[in-house]
Amino acid sequence: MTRPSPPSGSEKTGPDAFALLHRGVQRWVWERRWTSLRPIQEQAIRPIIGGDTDVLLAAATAGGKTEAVFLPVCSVLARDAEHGESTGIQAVCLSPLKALINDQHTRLTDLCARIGIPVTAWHGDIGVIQKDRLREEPSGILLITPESLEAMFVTRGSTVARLFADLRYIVVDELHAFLGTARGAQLRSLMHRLERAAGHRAARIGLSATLADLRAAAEFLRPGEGDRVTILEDRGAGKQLLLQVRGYVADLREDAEGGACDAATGHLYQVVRTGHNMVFVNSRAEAESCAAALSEFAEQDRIPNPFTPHHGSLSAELRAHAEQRLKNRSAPATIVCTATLELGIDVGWVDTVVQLGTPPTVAGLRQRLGRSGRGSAPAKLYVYITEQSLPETPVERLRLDLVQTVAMVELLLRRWCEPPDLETPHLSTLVQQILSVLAQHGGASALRLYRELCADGAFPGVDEQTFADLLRALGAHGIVTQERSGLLLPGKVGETLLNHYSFYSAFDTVEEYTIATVDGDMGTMPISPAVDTGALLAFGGRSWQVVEVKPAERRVLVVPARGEGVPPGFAGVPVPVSDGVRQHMREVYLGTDVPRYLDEAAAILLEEGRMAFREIGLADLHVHEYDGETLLFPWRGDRVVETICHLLRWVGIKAAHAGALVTVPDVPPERLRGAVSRLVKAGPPDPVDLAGMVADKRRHKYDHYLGEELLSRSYAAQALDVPGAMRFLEQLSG
DNA sequence: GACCTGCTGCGGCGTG
Repeated sequence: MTRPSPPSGSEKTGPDAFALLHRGVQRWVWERRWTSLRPIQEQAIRPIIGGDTDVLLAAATAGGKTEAVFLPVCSVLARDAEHGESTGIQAVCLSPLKALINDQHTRLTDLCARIGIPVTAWHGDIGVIQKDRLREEPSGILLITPESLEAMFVTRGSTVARLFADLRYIVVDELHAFLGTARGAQLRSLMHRLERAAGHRAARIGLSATLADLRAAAEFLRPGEGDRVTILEDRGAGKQLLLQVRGYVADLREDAEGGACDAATGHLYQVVRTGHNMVFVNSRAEAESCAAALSEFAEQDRIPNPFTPHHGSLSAELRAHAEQRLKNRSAPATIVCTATLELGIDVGWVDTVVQLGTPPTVAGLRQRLGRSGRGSAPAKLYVYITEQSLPETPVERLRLDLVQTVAMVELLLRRWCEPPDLETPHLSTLVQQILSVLAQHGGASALRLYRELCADGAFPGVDEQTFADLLRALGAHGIVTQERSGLLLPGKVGETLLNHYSFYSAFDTVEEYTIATVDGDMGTMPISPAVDTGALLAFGGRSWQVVEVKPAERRVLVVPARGEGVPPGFAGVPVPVSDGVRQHMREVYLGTDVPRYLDEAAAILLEEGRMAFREIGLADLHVHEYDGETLLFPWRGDRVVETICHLLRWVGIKAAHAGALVTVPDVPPERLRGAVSRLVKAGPPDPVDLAGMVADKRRHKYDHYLGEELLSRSYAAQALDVPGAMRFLEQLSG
């Protein structure tokens, strides 16, 4: 047998990067019959094998990132094993999804078995036998969720130092999914605590989708030293994109009778009835109703139904089944999904990606688009936007959804995406981490807590004074208690929190009913709004009748039914629209060119929106009176719009946030201008004072233990943008 | 209108 020649090197890395890999790893590559490594895989070898720098690796989904990291990591581990140097877990890979851990475990097992490195998958669905095995003989690679690692610190804190004594690498998969979130703050703290327990630094390696600001992501990966992180980016070969935004009109007013989406659905059905496709929708209810509507078309056509819904309230089994149908190439399959399938769960390439309605974020749209375009085939994306027929109000005439979509597509084409908020300290998550460290060590002094959590940068921006205030608030709520010696311990309430498994996650969820059939559980639905016996539900792509509601057991029993069901009333909070998108919307209104990717109807809608924009006079003014209300158009992100509302309430004006605009009832523009002028003259209130006026400031899991003062400070930092709001109000008054 | 993610230890019961 002739071996393929080793993959050749690029100029950047030198010809011998491949030669640095362990021969067992090289052999594995040859056996795969890879003719060459991808550029990013080759570039990653030297810095990762060196082990003395952190690395951020950015490439599109399925860009070979996993191998880019683990070929060199495994090479180092294999060499250690040969020299008999390892006595613990040497690489931890933190991943946001159990499904990703399972995927990765399968992919790594073969390579690692070849070179004798154990790989352990560890999350809530993994049995205790595998976990015990690793605890007894810690070595190799550990694939784990942040929550499971948190549990390890809490329940077996005294063993952590031994398990990770030889830690060399901390890998974070899908790093972008953590940026600017509570879970991200937890992850960062866990990385820091791992290194402290090990007694030395580990090389941190982040895997990410291509992002607008990789330096910011690097700073997240290694706080305070982001500029020393090695950044490797594979922007792809500039894959060709076939894109169409399609416009539709329908009566969307609340009392209107459907018929609306039928025209769009009819076209959609023709696009996705064959092949393998993904239809992204913006809510779980829509995933159900859209899958049902498409299925009805299939039934009329007498073809096997290729449509399956996929969202976070469906059971893991139903979701896995839907993913399997999409992966299976022998029959057409189209999945109708929410953001569940944005991350890198392996479903293979799809022919066409569809976005139904305005995309929630540009970053998400890019991720969704990345699912399409097998090999050298172009990526194909359809966006469907439905606007109000016979528009009357300014909001309807402005065609805001279509214009927002155009703005977002333009920004996508310019490679822009929403910057995550990485500056604001997450006090709710700090509460969790304080309790976790106390459990880990069996108590700690305030100084030790501060050093372990804040001083070295896992919670940048929390100064000693703030930390002391926080500890006092936690003492007042029974979260922590202090002994005479000064030693801090979990308090009564803190113990209760620690003793329940829900403690391990940094994010909060509400209690739900389980939807149960005789064949097993299908998923979950909210307890409120209440559901009655006899109701017809649309769930998992089928209709069901509720036969019994058992509130005590939190279960709803259903049986298959005929007829059209209604999706459960899923609750949710809106995804905020960022500043960049709203500012660009204004540019789109002011522009005159009609993008070629708009179909005829969408082009007409854009023209109508621009005409309304001019007629209302929004090119120069940001204020308009309609039907007894004064409307403000800041063209700024939701955070600024919300702050404008708070500032107006501050001076006694009732203002409401309605999407892109602020509505002020019963105050004519002139009076509003007068009030705004006085506010501008007097100067803005302190953001913390302004936050103090807000009724419900709780946004995160442990916010209600912060106390009023810290909660206001936290809210002011996270939810308000007073300078941004003042800039608009100054414009308005001047 | 309105996403997503995660989870331990132990007691009780049935079976071989």
